[in-house]
Amino acid sequence: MTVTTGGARPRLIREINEQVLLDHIRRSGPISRTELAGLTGLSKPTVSAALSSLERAGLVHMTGQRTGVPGPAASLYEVRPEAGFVLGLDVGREYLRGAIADLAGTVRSRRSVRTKAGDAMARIQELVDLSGTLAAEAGIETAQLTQTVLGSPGVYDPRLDALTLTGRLSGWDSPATLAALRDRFGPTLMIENDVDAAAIAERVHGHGRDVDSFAFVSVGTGIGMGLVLDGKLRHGSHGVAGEIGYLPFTEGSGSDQRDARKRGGFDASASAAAVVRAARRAGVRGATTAEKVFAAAARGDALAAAVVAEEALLVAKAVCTVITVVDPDLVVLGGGIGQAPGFLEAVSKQLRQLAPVMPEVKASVLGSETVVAGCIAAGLERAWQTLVGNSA
Amino acid sequence: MTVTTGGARPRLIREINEQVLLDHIRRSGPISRTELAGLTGLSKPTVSAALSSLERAGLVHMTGQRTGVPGPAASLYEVRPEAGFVLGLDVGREYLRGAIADLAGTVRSRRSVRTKAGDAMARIQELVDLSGTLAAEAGIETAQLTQTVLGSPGVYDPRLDALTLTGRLSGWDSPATLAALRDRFGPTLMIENDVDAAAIAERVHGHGRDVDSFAFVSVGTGIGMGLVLDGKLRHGSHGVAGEIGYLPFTEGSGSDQRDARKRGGFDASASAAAVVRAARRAGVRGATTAEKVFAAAARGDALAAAVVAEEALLVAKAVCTVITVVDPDLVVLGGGIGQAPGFLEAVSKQLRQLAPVMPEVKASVLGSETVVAGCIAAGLERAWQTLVGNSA
DNA sequence: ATCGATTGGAAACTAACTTAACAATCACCG
DNA sequence: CGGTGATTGTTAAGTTAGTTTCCAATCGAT
Repeated sequence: MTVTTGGARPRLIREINEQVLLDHIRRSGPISRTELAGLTGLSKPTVSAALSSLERAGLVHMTGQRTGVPGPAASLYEVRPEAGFVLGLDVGREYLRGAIADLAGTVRSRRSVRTKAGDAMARIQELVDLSGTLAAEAGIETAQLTQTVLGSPGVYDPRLDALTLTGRLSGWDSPATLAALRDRFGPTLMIENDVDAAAIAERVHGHGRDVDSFAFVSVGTGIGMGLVLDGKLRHGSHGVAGEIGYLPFTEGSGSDQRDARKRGGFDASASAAAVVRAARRAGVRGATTAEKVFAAAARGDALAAAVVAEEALLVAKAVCTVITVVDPDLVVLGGGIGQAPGFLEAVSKQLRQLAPVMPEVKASVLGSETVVAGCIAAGLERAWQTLVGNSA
Repeated sequence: MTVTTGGARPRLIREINEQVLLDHIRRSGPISRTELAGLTGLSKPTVSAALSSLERAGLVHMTGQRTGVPGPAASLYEVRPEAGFVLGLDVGREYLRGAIADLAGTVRSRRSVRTKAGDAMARIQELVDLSGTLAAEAGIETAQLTQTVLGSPGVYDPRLDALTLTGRLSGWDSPATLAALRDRFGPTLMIENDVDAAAIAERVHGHGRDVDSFAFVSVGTGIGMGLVLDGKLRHGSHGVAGEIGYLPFTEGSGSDQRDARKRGGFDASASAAAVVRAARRAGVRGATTAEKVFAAAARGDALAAAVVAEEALLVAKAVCTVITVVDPDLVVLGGGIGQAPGFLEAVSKQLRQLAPVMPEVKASVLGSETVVAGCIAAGLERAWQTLVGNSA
């Protein structure tokens, strides 16, 4: 399966160079022609030519002069923020969150609302309303959105063109939902698994910045993983890469058979609900939420601490599984349980007993806006690709 | 982690085109300039120019004329087989196997010997002897070897520059072994995990030919996996990607605690030795080898059948694990147990109960020469890269 | 006020590909 | 058995891109 594309024509070289220049401009902010020439190794005339081509296409613009050094003031170029806008949406069970960013990555509006929707169609309407509000606050028309990315539970299967395994979001897996989303948000809509979106955020803003491959393991209400291999998010052939809720672990004391069928064995054994079940079975008092169980353990409740230790062992087994299969540079723990104080250490300790090698293991430092941030990041990447492709 | 290379110069385009042409020539065998122009979309003069460049570099040559159609006889070009030679070696506990192939992929010599070596150094000497014999039979000097690939148990960790987890091959993990191998085989030596090599063979010659991503799961004396994602073998950050022997499964009835520590929990539960242990515990008569247990099950021995069913469940769990983590297009079962009659069906049946999606699952059809074939294939790929890189 | 560094662009040259035209060749057919 | 048409590969001219070299204009510093 080696890539045997057609041959390369001179045109290709221009496209590559414009892409490379754009990448540098995005990363370095306002930058002069001469600096770009130095960074890329291209000659000044070439940089100038490519830059005017990009300027004609509306992707960059001159933004000022830099003086202070001998010689003429250098013209500084930067990405033209208004060249496009990206909408990121995060649909959860309780909250809808969203943000609009310009192509420079600056967030123009951000908003988070509690959902009241009972069914999928109502939820979609709420998303549409949220988008409208966000666009108004950002001062743009929805038609100006170059890319819309929806972070959602469940996976998008490219073979079946369907959303599946949407778990706790009732009615969300249904051809009608997908059709309605496409209808309302247009052809620029991209659907990304919510945990995958969080992994992208982690790659751009979090611990994943300086490694090539890492696994973002989210443990909370549900369990999932986003896998970045060689800098690229892996979706898998059916979109289920990272759905570690379906790991065939059934030994957890909190396991529930009905859950196991629907959301996978590991999810049933280790999600927040399973922690509560296990705590009750162990006789922990006031075990109404996973948070309280963790708090009790932190206070010194031995029964609760045992439940937490058991949970850490389960998560360590999952992480060990990931290591033996893909061996990432780094594992990032996220989600309500994954980011709980002390949990990282508990998991690391267990993991050292299990895994053939120890990767770096860190807890995520990103918060509730992670999924939206990841959607924005994914949208920006895609938007830049399409814009450069079209302009060239 | 976006790739921000330097800019592209005209030179690049030439390199790309020569690489593309070479790929087509390798795949299609003797082929004319005009056909190449059609396949690549390049113009005839360009193809001619690139071809003479490749010919000057000694990588291709004219091999004949094709006539029978109107017009002048078309000159056919093919890869010059003598442009380089690749040595593939497979070091196992009982056998050493090896082969030498020319750059066209034709095997010039092949040989397999029983090893008598007691320690690592003796084993290396046997490998050197085998290489000498193979070179003599192929009619070349060992100095003509462009690439040597050694398929070996254990993993090569690029960070530590060390061989580790060599399992059943005593003394093989030791800096001295690696140093001696490098000394004897020179700088062109590449070390590849044996199961990874088998996966490469599967990609080139077996079921992996027409998919982008697949997992080759080998179950036999030991347990391992080779993972091909987007056409590329994944080694992992520490080289342990695919070491599914270390999956944290401990429920198997054949599990042995000492084994679990050394070779991983899953290996201790599901390797051939574990099958024998489980069969004995179950009271199967004459259970001296895994093969006999499988044969007894095939004959209708209910106790043996139960052991086989348990083994199938364990393997199905491992495969399910792989699916939830990377979601490949295809899973290929290999190894003595993996390729046993009926085992594929047993695993598939269990897997349908566990996995969130079903990939294709097939049994390998390759035989004992698989690892050597994979080494040759890996070496050919590498050799072509270096040759093209140097010539350009 | 001059000097030296720096910027950006213009001119000339090189590398590669494309199109178009052409000479040479060969099967086929009347 | 010679003409016809298809096919091959080369040559020539033109296009796209990038590089090197040189130069005028500018600005801080001495």
